[in-house]
Amino acid sequence: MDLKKLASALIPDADILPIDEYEKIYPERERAPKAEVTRLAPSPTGFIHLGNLYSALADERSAHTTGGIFYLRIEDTDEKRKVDGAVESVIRSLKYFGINFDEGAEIDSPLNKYGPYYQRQRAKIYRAFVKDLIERGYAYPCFCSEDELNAVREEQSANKDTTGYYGKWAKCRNLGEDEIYKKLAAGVPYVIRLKSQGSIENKIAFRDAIKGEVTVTENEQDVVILKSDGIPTYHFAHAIDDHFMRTTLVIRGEEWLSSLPVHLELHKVLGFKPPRYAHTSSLMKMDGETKRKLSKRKDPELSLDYYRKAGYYPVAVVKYLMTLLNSDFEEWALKNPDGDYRTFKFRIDKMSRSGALFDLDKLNDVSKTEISKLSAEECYEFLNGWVREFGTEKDKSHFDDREYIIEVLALIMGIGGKKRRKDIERAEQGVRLLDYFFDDTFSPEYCYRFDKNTVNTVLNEFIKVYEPSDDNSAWFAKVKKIAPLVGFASEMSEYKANPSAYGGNVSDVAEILRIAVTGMPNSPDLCTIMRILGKERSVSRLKAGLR
RNA sequence: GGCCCUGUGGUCAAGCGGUUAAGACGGAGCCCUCUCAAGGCUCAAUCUCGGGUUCGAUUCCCGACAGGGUCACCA
Repeated sequence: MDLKKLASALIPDADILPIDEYEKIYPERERAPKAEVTRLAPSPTGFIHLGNLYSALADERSAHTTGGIFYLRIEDTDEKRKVDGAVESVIRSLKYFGINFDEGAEIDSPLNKYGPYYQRQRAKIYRAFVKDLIERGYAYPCFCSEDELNAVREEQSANKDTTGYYGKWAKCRNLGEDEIYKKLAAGVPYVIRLKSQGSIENKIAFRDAIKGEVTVTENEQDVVILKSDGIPTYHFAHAIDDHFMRTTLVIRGEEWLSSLPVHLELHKVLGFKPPRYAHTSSLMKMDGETKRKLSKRKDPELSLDYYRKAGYYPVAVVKYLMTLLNSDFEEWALKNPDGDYRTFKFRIDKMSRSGALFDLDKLNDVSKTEISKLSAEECYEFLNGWVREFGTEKDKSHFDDREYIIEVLALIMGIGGKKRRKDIERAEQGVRLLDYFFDDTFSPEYCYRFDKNTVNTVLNEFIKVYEPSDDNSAWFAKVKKIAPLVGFASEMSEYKANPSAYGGNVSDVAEILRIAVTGMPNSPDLCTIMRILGKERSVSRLKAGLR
C-alpha cells in the first residue's frame, strides 16, 4: 500500500510543516539541570476544586523549588464540555491562593515561546505528526461507527474478553487499499488509530516519581489518536504537547496510571523521550460509609470559590494542602512558625502513595493558627476583603471605620499581647465576633440562668460603680464586691470548698454582666469589651439588660 | 470481571529487620481562669489477616482480604 498517498488523502492539509521543523521551533529549554518544567493542564469545564488546587500546588512547588517553570495549558479538545470563562476562573482562583503561572494560556509573559497553549489552536502540529505516523505505518484510518463499536464491546464483555479495539477486533486495521478509498469517496467519517505494536504478554518496569517501581502491561489497544473532527484525543495531545513544551515532570492524578502504557507507546512511535511521571494519589472524602475521590460534579461544596466565600485564609488552605503533600511540612511549620511555606523544601518523591481523606478539622486548625499570626492591620485587610465581597450592608458600613475595627481587633484578640486569642477560623466568624460592638447588629438573647432579682441587683450595683478607666484588676475587684450582695461567693476557692453554701460565684456575676453587654454567655475579656464600648454605651446596655 | 495502585490509632502520618511504634488534628481528663478561646500537663487509641525468609518481622517475599482507580471519538 502506498502509505504516503494514504497519508495525504487522510490529512490533506496544505499548510503542514515537515515534522523536523517542530524540533527547531520548540527547542529544549535552557534550564539548570535540576530545574523542573511542570504544567497544569485543565480542561475548561468550569470551576476548579480543592483537588485541583492540591495538584496545582504540587506542580507549582516542584517547578519553583527547583528554579523551573510552571505553565498553564488548556486541554480544550472536547468541544462539548467547554464552559465560558473557565480559563479566567482557573487563573483567578489559583491566584487567590497564591499560585501563579510563569507562562501559558492567558498569561502575559515573555516566556510564552512554546505556545499556542490552547490545544485547539495546535491542531496543525498534531495533524503533522499523525500524517507522519500514517506514512510510517504506525497509524491507520478507522471507519467503524459508534454502534458497531458498542456492539463489539458488548460481545467482548459477554465473552469476558478484554474490551477495546485490538487484535482480531481491530476490523479496520487491515482494510485493503480499495476499501479505504471507497469509504473515503463515500464520505464515511473516520478516526485515526494508533497501530499498536505492543502485546499484553509484555510487562514494562516503570519508575514513577511518587509510586516508585510500577509494573505495567504493554499497550495493545489501537487507541484513537485523532477524532473524526480532526482534533486529537488527550493521549496524543499529551505526547506531543509535553514533548514540545518541554515538560520535564508530568504530575497528574493516579487515574492516569492505567493509560500510561498508551502514552509510553505513543512516545516510542513518535521518537520522543518520555517525561518523568508523578502519579498523585487523589484527595478523598467520605461519601456515606465509603471513601471516594473528590469529584467536581458530586462535590460542588469543594469548589475553590466555596473556600473563598466561607472566608478561609488562603494561605491556610495552601498550608493545609502542604501537610498532605509532604508530611514533614507540618514539623517544619512548627519549627518555623513565621516562615513562608515557599521556603520549605518540597519534594515530589516525598508525596504519599495513598490517597488522603480531606480533613476539615485539620484545615480549621491550620486556618485558626494562621489567622492568629496576623497583625491587627492584616487581620482587618483580610476580613475587609471578605466583607466587601460577601458581607452584609451593615458589615460594610462597620468596616468603613477602619481605625475602629483595627482597635477593636487588637484589643479583643490580644494582638501584640502575650495572650493572643486563636478563635477565628474563617473571616465570617471574625466578622460575626464584632457584631456586638455595633448597635445595629447587637442582638442580645438575655439567656440568664438566674432569677430576675439576682440579675437586676447585679446590673444595678455594677452600674453604680462602673468606671471605664478601671484596669482589669480594678474592674474585677468591683465584680467581686457584688457577689455577696446576691449570695454568691466572691472567691472561687471559697465556692469550691463549699458550693452548696452559695447561689453562685464571681464567674456567675460576670456572666450576667456579659450577657447584658454582649448578648452572649461567652465572649472575650469583658472588661476590655466594656472599655471599647465606653461608659455611655456600656451603661445603657447594662440598663437594657434589666428584667 | 480484567488490569493497576494502596493498606500503621477516628484522620494525616513517621518508621526502611531489633524502637517504650514519633508527631499533628480530633477525643477524654486535669491545671490556669470572669465565661469562651488560647496555653500547660496527662490519658485513651494503630501496625488488615494468613503463610513463608530470618535468631528476630510493622518493615522483605507470596497469598488472601479490604479500599481506591481504570477499562470512550472525556479529560
